[in-house]
Amino acid sequence: MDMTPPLSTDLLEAAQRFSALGSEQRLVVLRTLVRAGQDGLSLGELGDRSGVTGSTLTHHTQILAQAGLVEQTKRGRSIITTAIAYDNVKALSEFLLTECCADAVAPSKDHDHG
Amino acid sequence: MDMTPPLSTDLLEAAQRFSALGSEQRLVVLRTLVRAGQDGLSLGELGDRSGVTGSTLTHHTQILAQAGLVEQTKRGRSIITTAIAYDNVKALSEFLLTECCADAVAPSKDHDHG
DNA sequence: TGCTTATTTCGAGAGATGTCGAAATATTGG
DNA sequence: CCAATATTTCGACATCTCTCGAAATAAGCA
Repeated sequence: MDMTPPLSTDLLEAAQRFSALGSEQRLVVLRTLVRAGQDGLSLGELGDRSGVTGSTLTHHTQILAQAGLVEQTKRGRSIITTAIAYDNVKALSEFLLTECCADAVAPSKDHDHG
Repeated sequence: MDMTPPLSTDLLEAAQRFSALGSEQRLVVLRTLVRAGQDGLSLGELGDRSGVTGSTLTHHTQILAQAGLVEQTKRGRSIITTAIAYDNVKALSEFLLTECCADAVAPSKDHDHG
């Protein structure tokens, strides 16, 4: 019996990205960044606006950055974080939606898969 | 300018939902269910197809159900789990997208960048 | 009733995550 | 170099999550 799950890089990547979004704090941070738009915010500003500060903020922004949801640029003494969530979040939802009903009895077109 | 951390039920709910998607195993399970379509699958079938079984599968499906991503119905001795992710995942991405740039100035304004 | 199947609950251990404070690093300016 | 600012690294702790196996519950059937 094939116990090997059909784990793919896509799947792992998607899970990591969803996981990055799966924290209320990070959602607050990300939403603050999305609201701020393409100019982004320094960590100080971001902390003031979101209520998440210090090393905790660093931690969360790093997770968001790793997930490809924000971008970080150094500007002098400041780190500017910018949301780039727009496309990625959309792609994320499509990732699931495109799989829809592949194994089900198709309503108008049958799908061959053994 | 509201500096209050915008913690809301929506935000918590969204975080929980994203969090539910933030596991490779659950993504495999959910994708299997999405592929299966509206007929759903018993936990036994779901286990065979996804490779996630036993109490672990129960655990994960419960999390998905709690997040509103799947629905569970009892049918005789079996629990039929059905993906209802379509709308919710879409709403989830829109949740973030609709917040876009609310705090930002118009893009006509220039700024120093790199 | 008692047997079989299907799923859940319970208990436990390993590992990941969230949070904090203090020290460390990097940058700018005098 | 020294001081001030901005962010990160580190260490620690509590809490949550994942996973498993075994016992418990629920439904259908002889």
